Amino acid sequence: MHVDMDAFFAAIEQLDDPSLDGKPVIVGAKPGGRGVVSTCNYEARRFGLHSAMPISQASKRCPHGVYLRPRMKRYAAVSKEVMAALSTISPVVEPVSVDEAFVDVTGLGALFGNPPAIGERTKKAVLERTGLGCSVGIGPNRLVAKIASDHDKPDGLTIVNADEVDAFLAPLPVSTLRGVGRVLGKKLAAAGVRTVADLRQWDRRKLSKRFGANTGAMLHRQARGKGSDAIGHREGRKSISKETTFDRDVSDTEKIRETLRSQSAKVGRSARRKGLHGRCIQIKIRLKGFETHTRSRTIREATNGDDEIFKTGWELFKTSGFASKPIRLIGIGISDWSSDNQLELFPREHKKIDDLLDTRDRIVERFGADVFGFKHKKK
DNA sequence: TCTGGGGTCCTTAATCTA
DNA sequence: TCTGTAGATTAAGGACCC
Repeated sequence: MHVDMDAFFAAIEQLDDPSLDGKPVIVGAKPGGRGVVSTCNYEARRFGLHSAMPISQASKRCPHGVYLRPRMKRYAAVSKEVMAALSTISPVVEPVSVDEAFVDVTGLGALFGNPPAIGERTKKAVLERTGLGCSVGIGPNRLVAKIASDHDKPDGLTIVNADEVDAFLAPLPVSTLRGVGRVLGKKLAAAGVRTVADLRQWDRRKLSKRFGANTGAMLHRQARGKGSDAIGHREGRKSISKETTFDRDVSDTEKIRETLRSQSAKVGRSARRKGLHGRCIQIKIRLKGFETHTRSRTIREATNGDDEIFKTGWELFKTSGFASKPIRLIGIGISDWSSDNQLELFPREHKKIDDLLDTRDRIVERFGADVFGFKHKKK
């Protein structure tokens, strides 16, 4: 089962301020500035607004809307409540982002009834706990469940049984599939592929030849509704970064330096809080016309210190060849965690291993190494 | 025309190295 | 010891997702 909150950020703002009821609510960049719509409610969507639309366009189409900056901490707190509500349905909940999650409901029939009953129960649990609506999709695997939850928004519930998968997917545009965005969508259109049914006409070899081996295999699998049904833990994050788009392009090098310094401090603090030390420092530079470049360096000793992150980033910027141009965006990030920290990425597993080793030691202490049937060597 | 911020993953090319 | 190469690693760019 895939659960997707409806207009999550905007819905929370309406929850917290009932006077917004019935008005178009847009969460995102400041109107008049540079930025995009993050989320808007359905009243705003009636004016053609949607996520990722430039805020300048949005405020033209919907000048009387209520424009709010995101309050991520609040959304994260509500997200926790949503996940807690889902945990009352099944112990196996895998959050995908702040506003969606996969839930393993395999074998829950005896407890809750058929899939529609499970879906209704889930929606009720979320609504009662948070006051928010969501859309739910249930299918034989993650791919189908995710597409199903998106099929009837908002407040939808779509069940796709295994024998219905082909018919369900066939009429959908290929852009519904994961990994098919603007670029691949255009290539597919050029090949005459608009719907999943069109895609299904192509065999794997033909797809691989035209779109590359990986992309071809991916398209072939998805067109047939095949996907993983494993739901569980996600690995820790692989990078931490901060970036800033200036209201107007910046030529003052000192201002770039200051920005990089404060970003480095934020990245460092975030890494330290998670106990991570990274070896690769990367900066991102965006110029006029959205021209974007990155520079990265792998350092000898993993770090999470503000100064070292900044120092490396500033070096990269100065030697980038773009330092004298007007800068639209500057950003810095860290990745490539040192292996010591790999264990910290999996705290539960780490603890389990430690517990097992402790248990083994106690057994050996009491009964001698021979109980294991082999000569015990010191850990 | 205008395009945020936080991410992940893939591709390619150049080097390094077992 | 020399040589050729498969496989890592590093770096840069880009597509895509929420």
